[in-house]
Amino acid sequence: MTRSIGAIAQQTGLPPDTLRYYEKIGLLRKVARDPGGRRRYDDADLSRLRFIQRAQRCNFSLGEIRELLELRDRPGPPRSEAQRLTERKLAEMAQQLADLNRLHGELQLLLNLCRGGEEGCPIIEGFEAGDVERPAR
Amino acid sequence: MTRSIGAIAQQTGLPPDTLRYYEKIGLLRKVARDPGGRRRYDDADLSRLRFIQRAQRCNFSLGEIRELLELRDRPGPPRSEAQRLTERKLAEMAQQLADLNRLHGELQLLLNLCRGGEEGCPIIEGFEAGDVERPAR
DNA sequence: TTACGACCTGGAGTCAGCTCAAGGTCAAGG
DNA sequence: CCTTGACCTTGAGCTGACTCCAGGTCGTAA
Repeated sequence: MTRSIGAIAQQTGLPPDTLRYYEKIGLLRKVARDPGGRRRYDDADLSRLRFIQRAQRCNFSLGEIRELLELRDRPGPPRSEAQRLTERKLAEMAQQLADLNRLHGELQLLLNLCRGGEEGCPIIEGFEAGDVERPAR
Repeated sequence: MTRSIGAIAQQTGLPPDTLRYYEKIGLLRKVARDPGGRRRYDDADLSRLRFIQRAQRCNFSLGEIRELLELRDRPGPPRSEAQRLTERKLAEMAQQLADLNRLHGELQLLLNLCRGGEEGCPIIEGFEAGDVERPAR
């Protein structure tokens, strides 16, 4: 059973333009066509799209997702490669979390000072004075 | 005391192109020129640039920083506006933190499964099966 | 037959935040 | 006088992930 681009757009929530875009950049390799040249998506395509959507929700970029899809396509257990990618992504996210956490704390501090009354504006002054530290980057 | 664009680039770590860019988009309003037309940065410019850099490290976009700078420029305590901006940013960051945390947990789970031996690849399969949840977004 | 809606293509535009390239000017040093 | 190096301007290019547009085609229905 195959579906038109419109039907797939409905099912996935991805606009037709995005579906064509995914195909163009090779995430979806050549989708089958009907005699009139319109795209017909089969179950494998749908499954691939679902995969893309889930991986994207886990903060993988389209480039990384392409790598994962290649692993998925290759026969045999891809295991270690996928692990490597995931470990890298986890490390990245841990770093982001740490940075974000620290910044959040600093900003919260500034805001609390600000609410504490007194003169001036600790937020503005904080950025002027430099008591806000730089990230590890 | 004023400095050339090269000197300011040294002091701030921002490349000359970026300094000219900041001026172009109005973060730095017209920088003074010498008789030959070259930019001369004064202490106020430097302080402004430091402000920009610190706010940027706190995840404010250049657009938001422009708002903060306008507040800073206006006489009188800007307080409540800066508070509002900061509260919004804090809320945004809290949301990002929550999302990132959840994703990190899910990915870690997948990776642990993966290291546990057995058949197949839980990472790949996780994205296929859909046990990874969607963000609140 | 004609209209309509869904689809097709290629290519351009969007956002942020730079970054670079080409071609011109200017001041100081040898 | 000539070269070098820092600077100037305008305008284009980059990344990622779309998003939109114009103009053309296809299939079905009235």
